[in-house]
Amino acid sequence: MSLACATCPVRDRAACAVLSEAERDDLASRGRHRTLEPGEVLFAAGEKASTCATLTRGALKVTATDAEGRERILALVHPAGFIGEFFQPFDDHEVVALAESEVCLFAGADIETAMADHPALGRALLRRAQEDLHASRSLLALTAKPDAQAQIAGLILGFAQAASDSPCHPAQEFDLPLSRADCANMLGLTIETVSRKITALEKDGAIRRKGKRGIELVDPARLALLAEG
Amino acid sequence: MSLACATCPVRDRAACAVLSEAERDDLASRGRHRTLEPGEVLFAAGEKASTCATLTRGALKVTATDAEGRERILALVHPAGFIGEFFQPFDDHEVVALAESEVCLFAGADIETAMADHPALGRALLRRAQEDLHASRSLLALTAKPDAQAQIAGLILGFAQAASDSPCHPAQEFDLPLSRADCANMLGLTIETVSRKITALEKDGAIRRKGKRGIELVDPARLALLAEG
DNA sequence: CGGTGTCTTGAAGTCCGTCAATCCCCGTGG
DNA sequence: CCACGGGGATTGACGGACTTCAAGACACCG
Repeated sequence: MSLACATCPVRDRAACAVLSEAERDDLASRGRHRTLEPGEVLFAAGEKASTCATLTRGALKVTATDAEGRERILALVHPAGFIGEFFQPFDDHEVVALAESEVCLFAGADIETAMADHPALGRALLRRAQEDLHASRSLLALTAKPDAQAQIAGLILGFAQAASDSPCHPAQEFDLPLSRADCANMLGLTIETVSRKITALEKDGAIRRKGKRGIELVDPARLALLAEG
Repeated sequence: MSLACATCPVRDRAACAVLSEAERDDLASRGRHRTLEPGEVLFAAGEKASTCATLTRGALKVTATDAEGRERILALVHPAGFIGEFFQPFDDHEVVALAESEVCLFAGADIETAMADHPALGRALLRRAQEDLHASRSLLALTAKPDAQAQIAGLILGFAQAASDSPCHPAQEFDLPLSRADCANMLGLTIETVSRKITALEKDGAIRRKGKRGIELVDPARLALLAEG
């Protein structure tokens, strides 16, 4: 399936946005589109094919699985996010859809030639890589919190920010993008601890649960305070 | 102090290596050199000045400090490593020398113009950013290990790899680049736990301690086994 | 209505953190 | 030369937090 950049929901925010229309169409002619169901694998571990992807809709998780089968979430990918490591394509990470998602796929070589032809693309990808690096380090800092309560509070705050339209204020009511199991895998905790701490936050009056995934921020300031540990 | 690229120990590996001699001299004329003593701060938290640096000798750590003053190490920087985030220079991280170090400093704007003039520089920085991202995720995966023993074992293995000349085989005997406190801050553990687990590894016969920082890999296979948890 | 998957809740055990004492190495100075 | 002192590292005892194991609640879907 060929690409329809004209109707792409992230055409202004994705890395391709820096290309001219002609350049983008040229790249698009060599890319293809794919739809993913929740839980479907985009890139499996161990495959060294250097394929790249831009997420146009939905959400992905990047995970590593150790010898005992324990999975750890290394990163979340939001729309306009880019996946792909040209230089060392030996990847032991797995990329899985969290929700129904759509991606544009490109061969690594095509991206590389496009970068060579259009330096702005290289800059855009550098920017994305630095943002990913920042996100990765933020997650590292989050897992450094001494107690699980603070980690959960920080995670919920982060999701509230991400769910909000405005970059500064968190959304007041939103759905967690992750199951309890995924939350646990993100922080290195167990499902039970995540569940317990969320109920503890509710008893504290910081949040209120709305169904399984829904969260209402009753007292964001208190939540931020708890996130400090 | 101006730069002496001709004698730079990382002139072939740093990002500047992709520049021609003339281009590099041009950039060098706008950069400056600095020597850091162990513990000296290169970039403090909160300063939004977008300065960039290439490490030519020694080692640095990138840390975040939370509200209670607990420090967490987010990354280590080795020679030829690059520090600097052009696009979102609001940085709450701190960069500190672990050993006596030397860096080349550049204004972010100078790097940006150099990137615009020499696309290869953008590619080189993209590559470094992706490597940093990979390292950050590796650290994330390391902290995901269920017990402290596995984390310490993995950390020691990582240092053994880094200390080795060959990329595939770990060094058989080397010095830990970090104090116990820094090891603890890297994994989110306490000094005491780090110390206990290292002695446990020694009792297991996997390693042997040589003074405070020295480590000899007696049984690398066993160490790798323990690192799996 | 039963089945399945997700989430919650409970009780017991283990590991790590905390607090504290001690040791070791080194540099300083009497 | 030895005593002293300081920083880093080690070791021990204790308590608390999370994990583990297990059961139960809830929603969704056949």
